[in-house]
Amino acid sequence: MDAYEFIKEQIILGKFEPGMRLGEETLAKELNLSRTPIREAIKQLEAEGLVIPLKRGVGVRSFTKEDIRQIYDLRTLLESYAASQAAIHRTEDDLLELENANEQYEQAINHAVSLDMTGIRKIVNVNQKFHEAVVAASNNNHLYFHLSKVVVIPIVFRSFYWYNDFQLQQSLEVHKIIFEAIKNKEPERARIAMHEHIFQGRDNVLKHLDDIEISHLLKEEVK
Amino acid sequence: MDAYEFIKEQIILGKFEPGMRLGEETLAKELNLSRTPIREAIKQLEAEGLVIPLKRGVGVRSFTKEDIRQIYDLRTLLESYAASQAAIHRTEDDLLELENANEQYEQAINHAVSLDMTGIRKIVNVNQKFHEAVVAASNNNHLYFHLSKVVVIPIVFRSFYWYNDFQLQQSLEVHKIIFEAIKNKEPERARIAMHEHIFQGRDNVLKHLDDIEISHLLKEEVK
DNA sequence: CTCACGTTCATTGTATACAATATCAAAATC
DNA sequence: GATTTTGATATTGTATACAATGAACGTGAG
Repeated sequence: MDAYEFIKEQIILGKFEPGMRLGEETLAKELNLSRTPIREAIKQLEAEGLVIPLKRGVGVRSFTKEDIRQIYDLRTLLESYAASQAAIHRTEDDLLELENANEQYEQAINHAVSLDMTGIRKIVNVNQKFHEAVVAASNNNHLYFHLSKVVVIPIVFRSFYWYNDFQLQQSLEVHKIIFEAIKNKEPERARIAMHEHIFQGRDNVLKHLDDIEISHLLKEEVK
Repeated sequence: MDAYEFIKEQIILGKFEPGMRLGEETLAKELNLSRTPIREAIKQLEAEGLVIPLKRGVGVRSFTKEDIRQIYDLRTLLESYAASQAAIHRTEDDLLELENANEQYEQAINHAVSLDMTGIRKIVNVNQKFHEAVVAASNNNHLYFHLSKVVVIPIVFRSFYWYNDFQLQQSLEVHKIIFEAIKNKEPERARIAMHEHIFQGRDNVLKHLDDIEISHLLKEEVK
């Protein structure tokens, strides 16, 4: 398995926790590789900002609430722009991709009522598929390139744990609205709908981070 | 010297031309290093999109006119947002940085009337310093991080060759307007001024790329 | 008990050797 | 003459060995 993909996945899934040191020798043994390819993988992850210098080597970057806010604001800016551009430049093929992604999203939501690990992963994947399809339809490859590095943070993955059934249904509805706006070539409507959509995700995540903080404080008090 | 910095600089300055293959052994000899650190540098540059796979290894990425358009559009979006945020969040220290950058810009423009290589480099540096100061004042580190990877392309450096004295003076005036808007906490004015400013840069670059294209076509005809 | 210093040791940084393979070119086939 | 095959060669991919260095810990002085 590719070292870069592996380490990245472990970080996103939270298996490698924030602040955890990534020793080259340890990773090399775990992946049955020498240190050379490990070092190259780490250099890439460092360029993406997923790991940062720690002690002499690197460790998994931890994101503060302020980081999350900034990242979501950036994502809002980029994706709402992508949506408006998509409404201008979209082809028929783009529309098929978007519709397909939403159908899969609908299935994933209704199928995975239990919201277990595999169900969540499925939802995360097809949700991502829709958002990627919007960016792909925007006709700006560089936007796609940069956005792919903005979105991939552990917290985005985990955020779907915190969605209830109603919120998932609602998010599907917004996806459909965005799709319609792109289909009907209404850039402003697409932009605003996407803007609102991501802001809702942002608020949800930030609210739950507050809850976690509070529950941690309560635990401290018990001690 | 650090391999990453060296290769990056060569690409930005145009010493390593687009499409040129970057052989590990060659670079290693040139920098008196082994292949190991060279490979790591290349992996980083690849993650940033400055080099792309070519044959078995990598080569300097070449940017089409469409790429340039997309990159400038992205930069416009991000920097005009940065300007509006800067007008909200700027501190007194930020204002000092901005003012200082503009003073240096003014000096560089008036000093380097000849527009030789060192004069251009000076102008590029202080111009960048102003734009970075705006982003720094926006209070969004992630914006700063991503923007630093959007802007650094060879063409941006070269674009200053194509500015005449009047255009340089004009660009200084716009910098001052942006500064005033940020100082007076007028987000919308800052946003629009920055938007227009970068769009002018964009049009300038694209126009000159057309000229180059035409002159190349003429050369072909002569042959 | 606290802090400064120095030694030890784990870990990264770099070089080199070897293995794997894509590229290029020449020869063979159609 | 065009196309495919095949082999030589240059170049990357990986492993390993050694050098450099900084973090951790113990020791001793204040």
